[in-house]
Amino acid sequence: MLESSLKPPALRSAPVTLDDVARLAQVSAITVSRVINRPGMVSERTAKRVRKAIDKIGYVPNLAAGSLVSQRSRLVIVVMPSIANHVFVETIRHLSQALAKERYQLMLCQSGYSEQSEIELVDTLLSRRPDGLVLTTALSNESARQRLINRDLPVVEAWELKDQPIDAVVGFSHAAAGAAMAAHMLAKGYRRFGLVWSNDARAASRLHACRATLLAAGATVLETVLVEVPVSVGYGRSGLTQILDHHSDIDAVICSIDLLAQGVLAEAQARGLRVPEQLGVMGFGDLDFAAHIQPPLTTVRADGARIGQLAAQFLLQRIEGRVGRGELVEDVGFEIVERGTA
Amino acid sequence: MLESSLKPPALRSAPVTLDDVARLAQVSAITVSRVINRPGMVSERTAKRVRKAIDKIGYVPNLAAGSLVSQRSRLVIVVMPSIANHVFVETIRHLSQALAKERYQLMLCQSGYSEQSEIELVDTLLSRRPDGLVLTTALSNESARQRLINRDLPVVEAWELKDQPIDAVVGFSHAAAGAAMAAHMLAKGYRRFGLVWSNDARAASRLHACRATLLAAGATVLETVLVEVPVSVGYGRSGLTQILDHHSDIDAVICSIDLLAQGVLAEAQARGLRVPEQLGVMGFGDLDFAAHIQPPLTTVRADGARIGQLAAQFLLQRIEGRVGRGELVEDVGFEIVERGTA
DNA sequence: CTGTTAGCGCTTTCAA
DNA sequence: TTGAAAGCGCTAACAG
Repeated sequence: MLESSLKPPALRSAPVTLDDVARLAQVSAITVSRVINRPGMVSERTAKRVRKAIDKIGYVPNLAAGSLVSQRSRLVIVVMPSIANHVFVETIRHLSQALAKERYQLMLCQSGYSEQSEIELVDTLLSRRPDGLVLTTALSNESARQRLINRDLPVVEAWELKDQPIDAVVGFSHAAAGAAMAAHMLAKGYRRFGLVWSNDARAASRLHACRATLLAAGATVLETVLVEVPVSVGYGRSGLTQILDHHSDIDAVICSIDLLAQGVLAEAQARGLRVPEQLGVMGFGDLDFAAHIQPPLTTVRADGARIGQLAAQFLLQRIEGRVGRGELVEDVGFEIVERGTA
Repeated sequence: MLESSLKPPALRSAPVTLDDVARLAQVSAITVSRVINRPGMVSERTAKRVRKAIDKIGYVPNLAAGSLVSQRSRLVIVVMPSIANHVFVETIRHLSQALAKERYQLMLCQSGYSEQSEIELVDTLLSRRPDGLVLTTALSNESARQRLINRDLPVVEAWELKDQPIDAVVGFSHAAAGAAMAAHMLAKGYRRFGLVWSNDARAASRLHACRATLLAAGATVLETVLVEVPVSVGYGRSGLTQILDHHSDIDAVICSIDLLAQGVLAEAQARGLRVPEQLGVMGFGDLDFAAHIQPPLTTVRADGARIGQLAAQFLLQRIEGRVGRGELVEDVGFEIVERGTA
């Protein structure tokens, strides 16, 4: 029996169950369950005895079993492109704190590195039977979206307002943001633009509106460099290099994200270009460092904390059935933060 | 019946089960299960019929039910202080990819913002019955550690080598890293130090070794500024300000992390201090921007990708029972990256 | 290759 | 305030 020398995972350890606690405390299983989940329903005397038993044998509830019968997992899954994506940090933080208060647990998933299709992703998520979903990354596949709608699962799409939301939405118009970026640069007098942009769907909405606004005002877009996600500072540097190789006469660079702007600034500095006089630079996101680099970065800020709080609030309302699907929509707006680079 | 007008979450939608698929495909439930989990065991003809039925009614397995009976959740929980902590990005990415290949799903948890105790945190994690745990943040509470050991749950502690690991470990000695940082600065001729440091346990190991090495060499540590986590660039700026207020004669600042060093650099630049001549600066982590700021930052690099790959490998070996608890230890080391700031 | 039976650990429902 | 019975959706173990 060679096989039996391999300890199968199932036998890892003698699992302590609710029944073990019940036996020890001399009550029925359901009473133990109530001590844990509805403390008010049990007399203090019994409850104390049960708690003592729980501590003594180190019982930890099995949520898989509980979810199976109660049809509530107390699990909320959050999908983000990658944890490297700093704009979502405050959103996730507030979301997580607000949900924890209501005893929901967050499961963070990165969608960006996986090769699976959106449908596979959605199925993977659904297989855990979450009570709700927060998507910080848009689902482009229609049948993936439909799968969520069919289940009537509470979903909050965060960071971007959409015309046909799956369910609740909290964010702002990326097209409006892109247009506002262009308008700011135009107002500052820049006319000959290079664009360094992340190659992802949401950034694309900003890009199109930004370009359109620039062109409509009679300005020129000499080159648009698309860089792969996840982006890094290095891409910003090489982006500017590439643009200058072809067009030494640009007077401004607009970037899809502050990280790229930081790279552009570094390269400009290395080449001795004066910012903002010879070259205007604008980013997006108002990341932590933006105010501290030299010159401080002109950028766009959205209130990530508020998005997180509202996302939590919306999700709870939907989970508790207080509002119907698609009834919750909030535009949190954004603001241009003018600093030293444009 | 006012209550009944509130749609209870349980009735959200008619859930499709394995039995529904079985009925439609005219096979038994277990055959459907096998098509999904052990495709090799079913004839292609039957499998095809089953797959068609699955697609037709949009069946998604309920992992809670499966886990309950199989005692395997195919879930790995990763604990990190906060997703803002950039040093872990590559580790999580590689971990996630390697585990996904073996059909394990990652659940990312942030420990840093929660007010719950370590014991509560561990219980929360255990209640999901993960097949394994990856801790990028050290558990200081002994009974929290003991709880994991008692269950014989596969655990990998990542990013720091420990004397008494819970189970497997992959990382490097933070004390050695701290000492190496000090040694580098001493070799560069700096003697009067200010330290700007994150107030967390792991950084503390580096701090103690760094200070000890500095002092042993006869150098002076004029001030140590401890800043709260999560750290930001701004703390680096105010840290340098605070040190200079008391000690205008420092000649170097060592930071617990590149973000703080970036702030120190920004403040030094604002004050017209020449780096590295008048002020040497050293960071830790070799974050994305480190090579691109001006002057490029001298720092310490650990191979986060390798840590992630090894963590995945170790975890899988432990889950499959191929090795026992505590048998897997790997020191991945670190390296000093000398650039322009010291 | 396919099916039958039993039961994972818990909470719902109903009754006392 | 407590308990008994039933069963959530699935897979292990065995049988055919």
